[in-house]
Amino acid sequence: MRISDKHNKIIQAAIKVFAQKGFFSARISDIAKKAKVADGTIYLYFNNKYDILISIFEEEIGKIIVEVKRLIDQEEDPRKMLEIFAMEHMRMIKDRRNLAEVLQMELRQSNKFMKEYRNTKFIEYIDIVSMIIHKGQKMSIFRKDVMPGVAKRAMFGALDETARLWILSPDNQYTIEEAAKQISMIFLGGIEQNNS
Amino acid sequence: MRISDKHNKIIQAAIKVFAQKGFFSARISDIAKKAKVADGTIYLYFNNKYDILISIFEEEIGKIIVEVKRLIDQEEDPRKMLEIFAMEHMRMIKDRRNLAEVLQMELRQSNKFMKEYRNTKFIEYIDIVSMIIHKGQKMSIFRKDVMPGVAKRAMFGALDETARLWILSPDNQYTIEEAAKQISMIFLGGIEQNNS
Amino acid sequence: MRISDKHNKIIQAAIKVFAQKGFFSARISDIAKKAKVADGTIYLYFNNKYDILISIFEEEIGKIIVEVKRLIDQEEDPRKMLEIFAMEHMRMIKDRRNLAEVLQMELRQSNKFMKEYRNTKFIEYIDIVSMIIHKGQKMSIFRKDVMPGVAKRAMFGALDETARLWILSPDNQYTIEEAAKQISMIFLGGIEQNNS
Amino acid sequence: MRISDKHNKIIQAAIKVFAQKGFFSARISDIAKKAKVADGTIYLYFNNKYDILISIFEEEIGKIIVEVKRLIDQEEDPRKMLEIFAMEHMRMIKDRRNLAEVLQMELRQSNKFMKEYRNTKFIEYIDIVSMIIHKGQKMSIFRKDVMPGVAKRAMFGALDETARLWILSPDNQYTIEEAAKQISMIFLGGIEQNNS
DNA sequence: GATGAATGAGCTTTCATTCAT
DNA sequence: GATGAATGAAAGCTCATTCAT
Repeated sequence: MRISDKHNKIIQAAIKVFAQKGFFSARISDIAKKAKVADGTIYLYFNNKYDILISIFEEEIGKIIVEVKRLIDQEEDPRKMLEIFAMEHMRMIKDRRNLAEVLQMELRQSNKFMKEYRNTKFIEYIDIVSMIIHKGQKMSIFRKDVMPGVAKRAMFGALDETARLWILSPDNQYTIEEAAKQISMIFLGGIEQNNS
Repeated sequence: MRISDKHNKIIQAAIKVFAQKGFFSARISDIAKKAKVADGTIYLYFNNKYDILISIFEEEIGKIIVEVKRLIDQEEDPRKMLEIFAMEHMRMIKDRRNLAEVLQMELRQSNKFMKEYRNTKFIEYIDIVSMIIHKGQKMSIFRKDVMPGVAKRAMFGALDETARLWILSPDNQYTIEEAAKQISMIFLGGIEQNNS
Repeated sequence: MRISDKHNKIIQAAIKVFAQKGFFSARISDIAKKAKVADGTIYLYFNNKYDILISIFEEEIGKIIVEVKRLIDQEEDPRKMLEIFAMEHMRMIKDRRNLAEVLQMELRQSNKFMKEYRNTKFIEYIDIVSMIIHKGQKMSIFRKDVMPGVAKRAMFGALDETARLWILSPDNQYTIEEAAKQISMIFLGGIEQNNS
Repeated sequence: MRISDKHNKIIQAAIKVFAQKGFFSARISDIAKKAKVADGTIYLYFNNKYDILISIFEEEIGKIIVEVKRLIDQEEDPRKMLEIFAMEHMRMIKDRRNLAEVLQMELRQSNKFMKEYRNTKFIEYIDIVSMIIHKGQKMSIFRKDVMPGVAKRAMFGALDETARLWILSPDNQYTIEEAAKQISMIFLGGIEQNNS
């Protein structure tokens, strides 16, 4: 048995339930039912309800980081890298909609009830962007007066907010891939060195 | 006594408590204590806990919209208008930090427990951006291939996420005004018509 | 102003509200609204919610007793007297339906939450029946082996339960006057001296 | 453990508490304490407080109906059957005093807060009387002009009210069995065919 | 006397967590 | 390891009663 079959079954069930009801309104018994285990069993794998949420952050974002980094590392051009990041982020949201909802929602909540929890995985994820920008600046492709610390957040925020609203009303006039392209286009236009 | 002193006292207390604990963890008695009224008094002015949250959205965002629109209407140049929007949004967050936290957090939560509630005020607010972009496109200042519906969300998301993280770690290397400038610079660079 | 206009207005409003909702579910504010006075005004005339109920018993039953006694005293024949009692009881219930509902319901409830309250008015009322029977026994019209203490309760119970169900489903196959006749017929048949 | 020990323990505790305090004044915690379970446990077996009351009606009256019918079915003579009904009703009240109090009280209350609840069990119970009378009329033992629908209610009301007052003041001058005899004597005298 | 806004005690119900089996 | 019945703390909300105006 891998890291335990049940551990994963519970995580996957929790993602669905949290996405549907939100963390606070989700009941342990909902998760247990969806995971087809007894309520008590959950406490053999997690300390408490919060612990499930944190585990979702840690483990699932971890997998995404690895995948995104792998794709980006195959590129040399920072412009392409930024495009890939945008596209992959959006695709992930499309493919793993429930997970995306949990991350988006609870990311904002979490710091309220888990003051102590520093979301290092999330930081690691958006730092991919600042590294790309940094690299572009070194290569004199991106403007030097762009602050990578601001730009990474702006980029992530732009993608995430667009995705959030796309999720809420899926009857949209644009596909999520189009949105990704638009956003990377705007950002690249804004940060590229003007060599004229 | 103005049109209900108490109504406003409760709203202001709720903003503080929601900001500190989050909506779900906030107790009515916390709000009552902070507003210096009895628990029951709250129910003379609001139907229930959710109603307080919704009132915060409606009333407080309403005031901000009016103010931002007033400032923007004094300008003619869409570029300046976008700069003003970015700066005012950030200043509002700086000045009304607690309110900003509530809006940011619960904006993401709300659709989970208030499915029926359509946040028209919020839509009205970000539509300010799409109107600016539309205007700039008409005046051939902004690129025609930028989709206003995507750009408004991207712009808002960029500002909001940057602000969110600035709030969380106020020991930042940049001021919030600098962040506002960076973001409007990037966006303007990305959407301006290239007349070369 | 008589025993106070307001006192009576509140009593009449309370009868309606108690009849509709029952004592516990009735709110003071309901009564105040129906009586067109302020909530606080009620406490100028009554000590508390229970006190209103007790006052209904005392005052309203008091009036009925006086009336029933007056009618009965015009008769000499105990058989007729019993018939009058049955008919008047039923007519009262028909005419003062709300009052009847309150008396019936709360009579059974009251001893639970007002242990100390001895419902002397009610006792006085049903003692009318035992006095009639006693009189009939003295006149050798009614059987001597009938216990007046049992018969009075049986008679009252028979009338009251029949009336209660008649109120609940007014689409009955008999009028309340027919029911009164049936019951006095049965009782008279059962207690009359057999002179054969 | 039989088909849920706890379900029955809670019912029995609730009968005692409702009898003592009345439905509205009874607190869930009172019932829980008397049943020696936690407050929350009650909600594993019942949906809410009303549901406990309804269950008492359904289950406990159900048992009584079965027993009374069994005894009556052993008789042929409608006169005897009526006597048995009266006696058994009174004995039940004596033996299960708390249950009797709950049934009597809440029977009158219930229609106020549970409009939707049709007390079919109770109807079934008093219909035993109308069936007896009907049978007696067919056999030309009882008078044809007696309306079974009125007589059943009158009979039940007479028994129930006499029992109610007997419960309230147990220092009575008659036993409950004597009362039963008196009442069946009066009724039989009143409804028997006069063959003289 | 009259008002009705304000009070705060009190109670039903929920649900994360435990633990005997 | 797995179960799920049982626990009991916790909190939203109601409403009888008070009292400043």
